[in-house]
This record gives sequence, structure tokens and C-alpha cells, in this order.
Amino acid sequence: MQLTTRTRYALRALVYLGQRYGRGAVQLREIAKKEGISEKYLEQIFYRLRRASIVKTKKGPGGGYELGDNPATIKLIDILSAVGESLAPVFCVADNKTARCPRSKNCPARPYWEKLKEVIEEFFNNHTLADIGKNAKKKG
Amino acid sequence: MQLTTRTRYALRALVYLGQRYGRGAVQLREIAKKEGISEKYLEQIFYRLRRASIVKTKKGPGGGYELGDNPATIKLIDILSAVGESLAPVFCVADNKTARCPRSKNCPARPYWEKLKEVIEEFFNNHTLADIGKNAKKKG
DNA sequence: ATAATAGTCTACTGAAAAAGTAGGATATTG
DNA sequence: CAATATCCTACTTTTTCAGTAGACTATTAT
Repeated sequence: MQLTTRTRYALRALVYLGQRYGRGAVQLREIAKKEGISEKYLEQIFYRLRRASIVKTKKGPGGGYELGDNPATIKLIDILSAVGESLAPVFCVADNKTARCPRSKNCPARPYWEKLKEVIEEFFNNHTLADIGKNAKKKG
Repeated sequence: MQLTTRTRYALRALVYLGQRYGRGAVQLREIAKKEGISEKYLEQIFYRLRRASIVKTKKGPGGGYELGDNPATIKLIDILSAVGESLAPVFCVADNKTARCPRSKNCPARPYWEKLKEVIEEFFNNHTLADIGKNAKKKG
């Protein structure tokens, strides 16, 4: 029941950007360095964040990343979705139900998994990047 | 955020035993066969369940497993604990905090992880084996 | 007694997923 | 047009999960 490092790194990086919201683009290199995350790995993560419009970018010299919106309006669930984190406790209640369980019709546990999934989703739906950010020490 | 097959198999097997509660021991072979789970793997799972007193056993011919208590009194959280499923969304809020995060002191996300963990634990604490069992078709 | 049965326990192996790396392509600035 | 910084795909390594193997112990029925 653990979140992947991709998700955790994404959140850390985004909190970092949140602290600098409205002050222009920040280079990936800086974030990676300050947060102690592999630059290449973080690059990959930001690729997903950008496709989901969580961040917007500017290429070339002086370029970098910045939040696509105010931290207070960015829900955690959208970040998790962007990096591909599934919140389903079992695959059979995942959004992409490609691998359908043959037992699902008679599965006595299924309603509970659905419920648990809702509870978890609700959690991430009710918190924003700003919520986390306000606990962070502002530095720089 | 997925539960392991160990957990799911354990639940399925225990629901099976729950349907036969009070009617003597059931052989592992039978459960494995009916549930389509590897006998050896299930054996390993029951080893943990027994150590946690979720099930009790009888060795030798005519032996087998049966629930250690009434299904209605067996909380899901105890089953999950028995098979070693962690409900912590990140390792730093796990019960065994062996691998301590160096950032944990200033981690802005941590209070949220603690909260999420509580929510998930609450879920499994508030449901019993009987809850799941009552959705199961009784057969035999 | 003892042979057959059924669970006990540890260690190992294979498979899958997660974590991280590599490198060329593309766009932008000065 | 050269330097910079992101874009994108594919690959490798590491870790965890899933499953297997096999020798051991207790119990029952004969």
C-alpha cells in the first residue's frame, strides 16, 4: 500500500515550485539538486506533469518549470493521476479495468475495495498542493 | 497503493473457512483447490495466520485449519497485520520505522501521510471477516 | 509400532514492477 | 548559430513480490 517514489518526488518538487509560484520558471537542475533527486529521473517525472498541465515550461536559456496554476487550486489527486499512481487497493477496481478479474461477479470483497478506493480518493481530492506547502519552511 | 496477493489470498481463504465455521477443520488442499491458489503458497500464508492466531490447526490425518474465532470478531486489520501488509502510504509513517527518513523532521507532507494512514487503518479496523463473508454465496 | 497424513518452517528461485540511466531531438535565447 | 534547457523513447538495474522446494514434526488409524 505504498506510494511510489515517483509520486513522492513529484510532490516534493511541486511544493518547491509552489514556494516560488509567480516568480518565473525554475530550472529542473536546481530542483533536483535542492531536493536530492536524480536530475534524469525528475526530468521524466516532469514530463508527465507537463502533459497533465500541472506545470508549464519554457525551453531554452533562462527556461524551466513553473506551476500551471495557483497551488491552492492544484488537487493532490490530479498530481497523482499525472504521474500514474493508482489509488485502487486491488487491480479489479482500478480505473483501467483491462485485467478483469474472472471472479469479480461474485467477489464478496469487491464492494469493500470500491469503498476503500473512494475513501482514499476522497483524501487526495480534498487536499491541495497549498495544504502541504503551508507546512513547508519557506526558504528563498 | 495495491494490496499484495498474499493479503487477497488470505482473505479469500478465510472467507472460505468462515463459511464453514463451527464445522471442524478444513484441509489446506481443499481451500487451495477451490480457490485456485497454489497449495504451497497458501501454506506459507496460513503459517502466518496461525502464528497470529487467526486460524488454529490440527495436524495429522483428518486435520486442517479452522478459524480461531467467530468471523464476526475477526477484524480485517488483524488479518492484514498477520500477513505483513503495511497500511502506511509512505515508509516513514510505517509502524516499523527502521528506515527513518532524514527529512522527516521538516517534511511538510508527513502530517498528511499520518492522516491518510489513519483513514486506511480505520477502514480495516471497522470491518470484520463476517462483513465480507455475508456477501459470499454459501455453497456447501 | 508404524505408515500415512497434514501441517511447520526455512531457504531458495523466478517474475514483475519500480527506480534510475542514456542519449539524441527540439525549441529558445542572446 | 552556439549554448542552454526541456522533450521523449528506450534501456538497464534494483528491489519486491510471487511462487517453489524440501526436509521436519505431530497425529491418526491400523
